[in-house]
Amino acid sequence: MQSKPITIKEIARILNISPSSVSRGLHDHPSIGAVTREKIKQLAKSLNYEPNNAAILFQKGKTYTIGVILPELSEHFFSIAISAIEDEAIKKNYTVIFAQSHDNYEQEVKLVEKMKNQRVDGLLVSISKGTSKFDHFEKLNSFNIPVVFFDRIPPFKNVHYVACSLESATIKAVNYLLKKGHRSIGMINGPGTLYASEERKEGYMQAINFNRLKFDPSLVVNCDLTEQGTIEAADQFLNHKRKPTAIVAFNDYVALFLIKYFKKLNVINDFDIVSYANLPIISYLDNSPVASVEQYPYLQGQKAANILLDLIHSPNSEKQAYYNTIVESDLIVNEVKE
Amino acid sequence: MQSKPITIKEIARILNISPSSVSRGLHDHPSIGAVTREKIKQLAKSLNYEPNNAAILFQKGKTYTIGVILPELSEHFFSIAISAIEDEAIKKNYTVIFAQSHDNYEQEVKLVEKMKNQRVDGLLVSISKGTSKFDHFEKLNSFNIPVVFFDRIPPFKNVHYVACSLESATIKAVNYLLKKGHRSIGMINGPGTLYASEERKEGYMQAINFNRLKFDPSLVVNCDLTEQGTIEAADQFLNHKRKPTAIVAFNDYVALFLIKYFKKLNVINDFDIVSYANLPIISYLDNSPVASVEQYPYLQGQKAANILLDLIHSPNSEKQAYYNTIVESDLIVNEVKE
DNA sequence: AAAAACAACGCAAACGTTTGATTAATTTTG
DNA sequence: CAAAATTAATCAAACGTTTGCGTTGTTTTT
Repeated sequence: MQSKPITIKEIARILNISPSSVSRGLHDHPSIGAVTREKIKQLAKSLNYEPNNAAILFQKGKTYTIGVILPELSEHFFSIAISAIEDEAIKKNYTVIFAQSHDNYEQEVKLVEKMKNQRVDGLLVSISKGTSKFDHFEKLNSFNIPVVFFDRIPPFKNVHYVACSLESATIKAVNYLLKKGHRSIGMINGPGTLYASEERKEGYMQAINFNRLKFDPSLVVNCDLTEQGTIEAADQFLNHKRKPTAIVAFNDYVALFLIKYFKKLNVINDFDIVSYANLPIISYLDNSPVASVEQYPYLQGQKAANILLDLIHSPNSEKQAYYNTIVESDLIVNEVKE
Repeated sequence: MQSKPITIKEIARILNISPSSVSRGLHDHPSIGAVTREKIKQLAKSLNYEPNNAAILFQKGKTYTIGVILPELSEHFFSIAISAIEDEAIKKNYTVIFAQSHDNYEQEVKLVEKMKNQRVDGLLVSISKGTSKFDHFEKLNSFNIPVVFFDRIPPFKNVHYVACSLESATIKAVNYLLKKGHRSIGMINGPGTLYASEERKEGYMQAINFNRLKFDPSLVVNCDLTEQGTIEAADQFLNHKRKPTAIVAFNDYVALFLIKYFKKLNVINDFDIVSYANLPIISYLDNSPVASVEQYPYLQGQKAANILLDLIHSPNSEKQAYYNTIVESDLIVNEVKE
């Protein structure tokens, strides 16, 4: 029942010419005469000829495929980012394959391996939380598979990456709160091991110092990002001798837990909260954060994809420099609470 | 600089045996002796041999790849679903490639074409809003590429699909509201052209009839699902001679608009709202819907993927019957508003 | 009129792997 | 001990496309 796909050979047989001529004809090769070329193209069209991609890929050693490895596709940030990546890829006629590390280092290693076996032309990676070794990526160098990291990037510069500066974002956030008159600002930070935590803390300190205030370490508390952890952090602030009037939350989930808890304690109006935008509808909350750091996932995905495609198309010799792209993040101020 | 990948040929040359023996040795073919087999495997391992996937795919005419076409990856529902699909695929050693139709019919047609060219082994599709013709999928039959639709499915049974019964879900929702004592229940439905709208309306009517109430068509209003459209629909209810005390919203976005509007008018407490769960954190709202229809995107993705893999592995002869799988949806009741 | 240039196409190899058919060597069987 | 069966490996073709090189004729140049 199934019609065997039409091949170049088949077309050649029918036209009584050689397969090579058919191939050349379809590609507008100059050494094929105009009449023959048209005959070839017409027949190909009428037979619904479709090039066998697998054969081409095999022959050329290129797959026109880029791989994406990220922690969790269902996280809003990543779903936007990969959506952008696909949009860019399809413009350049590339295909996207992806896989999730589920924030597991071993899984990530396996996936890199798998992507290499799939012979992707390039790889986009947002590393898992558990990743602190990076050998699995270095392997790819010898196979000439370029890698661009995005958002969750390794803590060194000799790789290509696209990311937000959480440091400058945090500066903006803290500055905003200071300008609103707050003098004691708490920060619920993530685990100390995370690079993202460092950046936030650094930004916090810079903003404080820049405004000639004195930095109080006890106002920056680490947190495991769970609801319970958030509550404990909140309690520290509530009992603080200089009780903060504003809080910078590590992300929207933390902000959510925090708001819930403060509402339960009926102290929600004592605080201005600033968060980092992971969730689309957080602004619909009644007591939503007064401002949010927008990290532009679509833009990040877009840039990362374009850089990767650039690298794929540039000859090896030109690959000395590293793309270290910082996407500026913005502080989005929500409508004023009435 | 780049080390040419090790091939079977290379191994054969070193070991002074034929490539076919190497291939068979690596696959534990019985006609290769134990000693030779081990020698082959050892050398392969020590040389870091990786099979050239492109070559295998080409040779076998199988790609071990399944394609996914969906409207918008950034929609929460789909990001969960595809996340499940990938999880299932990777278990069976398949790779996922995907593309977004952006709810555009022409784009969808192109993508189906592209997937066919990529020679995917099977295709999972959630159709775009604009799709009312389905020829582009029938083509795939002749190429023996199975298709499983999920969530957004065509309105006929002679295809494989996995979906929620929005009808029964709506029955549950309306029943719940009736049991709570509501006697006038409004429904903000989607555009009349959508199959999903039909199902909702059908469920609504069934529940009403089943409870021996009389169906008032003016209580079911169509809506373009925008904020403005929602407001207009809401106005109809507010001015209705039998002003409803409960409203079934087409989805969480509509619910969100509705809640916002009702809060502005200060009538939010006059209504119980039920919605369909698209958004994760809607329950964090102060005036969140009293209940939500959970459509289990992860489960749907999982089932769809498994059905597709089944179809891929079953010989053509066995493909008479169609998988029509209904995932039961549940009504999730939120904590009582205090 | 011979030499050079060109146009239009065919030949054949190559990409890496798999697999049906064969062969050669060894072992088992009646 | 010859015939049959088993074991272990090889050969060669095949998958579809691309591409360097070679081969024809035909046309242009000197």
